[in-house]
Amino acid sequence: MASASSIATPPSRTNREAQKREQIIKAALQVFAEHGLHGTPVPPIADKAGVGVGTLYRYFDSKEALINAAFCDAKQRLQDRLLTDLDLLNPSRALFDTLWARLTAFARQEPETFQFLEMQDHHSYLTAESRSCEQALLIPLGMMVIIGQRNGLLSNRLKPDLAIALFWGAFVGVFKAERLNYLTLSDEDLKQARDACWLAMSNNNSGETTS
Amino acid sequence: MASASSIATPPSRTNREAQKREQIIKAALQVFAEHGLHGTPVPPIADKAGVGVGTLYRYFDSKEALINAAFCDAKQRLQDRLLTDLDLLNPSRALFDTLWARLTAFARQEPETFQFLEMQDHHSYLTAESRSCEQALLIPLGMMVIIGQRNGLLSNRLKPDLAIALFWGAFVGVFKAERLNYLTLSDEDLKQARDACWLAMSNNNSGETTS
DNA sequence: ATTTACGGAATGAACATTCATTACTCATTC
DNA sequence: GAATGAGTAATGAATGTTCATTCCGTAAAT
Repeated sequence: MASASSIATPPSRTNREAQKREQIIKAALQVFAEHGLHGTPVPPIADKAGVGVGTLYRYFDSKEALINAAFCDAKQRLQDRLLTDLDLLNPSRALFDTLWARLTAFARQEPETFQFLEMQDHHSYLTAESRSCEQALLIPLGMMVIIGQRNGLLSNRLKPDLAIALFWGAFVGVFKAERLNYLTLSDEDLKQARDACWLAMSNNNSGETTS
Repeated sequence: MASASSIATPPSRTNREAQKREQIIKAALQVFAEHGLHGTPVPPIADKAGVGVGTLYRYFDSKEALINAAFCDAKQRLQDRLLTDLDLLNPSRALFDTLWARLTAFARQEPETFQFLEMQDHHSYLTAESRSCEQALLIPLGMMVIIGQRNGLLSNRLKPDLAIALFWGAFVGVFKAERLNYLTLSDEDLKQARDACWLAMSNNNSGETTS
């Protein structure tokens, strides 16, 4: 058998290509996250990926295509990490905690990816196909909320999309604050934030406001 | 007495200049909000402001200086609208509601300003002075939270900076979702969101998690 | 030996900024 | 109150720079 480094991938041509593609996407993600989409020239991306500019353009038709590829790749990775082996059809407090823990792990382990996904300036670049990547994550989450509301676990006062926006916004806000040094987050802080988010959405039996 | 249009401002030279400055800042804000900071060339800003490019450069040393001016101006306006005549030293549910209502009004009436302030790519451009504009809003809010916690009105489990980040993030998330068409917000929705945020931060007497 | 991949200098377009010119303002003069 | 012109503001074509993309000489793969 061959050396350890080649066990998994006897590098067929297409395989090596796919590998280099990922290399470039990964580099792009990091530089984009740091300098913004319009703000980063292509050459630094090629540098960081360890390839020439010409090579980069062999793998991606344009900067715009690269942005779209990076976006879908990132969204996909986030989706996988959040939803894999998760029983969305049986919402519970424990499920919520798992979701939070996974989200936290993602934001901690791939901060650039997380930041990249939350950047504003995507939407002028994204193709319709890329934009549909969003849905792949949003729909399952929405289902989870709806079921949770039916079960009486979550408050049914918030409409599902609104509940998700609140929750997601709060999470992003907390990590954005840490990134900008308004804040440092201990594990304890993250637990408190998680519980606060739960309180916002859960069916704590306080009376309806009848105003 | 002169005609009505000149009652308030007998346009002295300096006054007219200040007026034009504001014109440019306002235009810049709008174009920046739409296309991002790196993404907008200077000429379109001048166009929208109704001045020549050269003129713009008479009022601002550089694009960067214009960005900083626009940022401080926007932050200032937000701060004024949120805090004017607000008795921060006596937190209450009513005060929270007022704050939410003002924030909502701001996001509705000046959506570009709101969006501009939440854009990510500022921080590479901002001077130390501009960055300190943030503080002017954050410090009073922080005080309010601290007092609210002392009073037993707000949960003292969240540290103040974290509470603000959660609340602000949630608010931004909700309006971002609306802007990106994931959502439409009725007045009723906004009330629900407000109540949910309050639940997250308020001192609802649920037992401490002792895990 | 031929095809395919690579790299980075070369190209043209778009940009931020400047500057020579034109248009205005207004105190002064008649 | 009209005319003047010196000083000031406004302008947008011109400038140098930076960028996205291309292309060709070289290296690797088959």
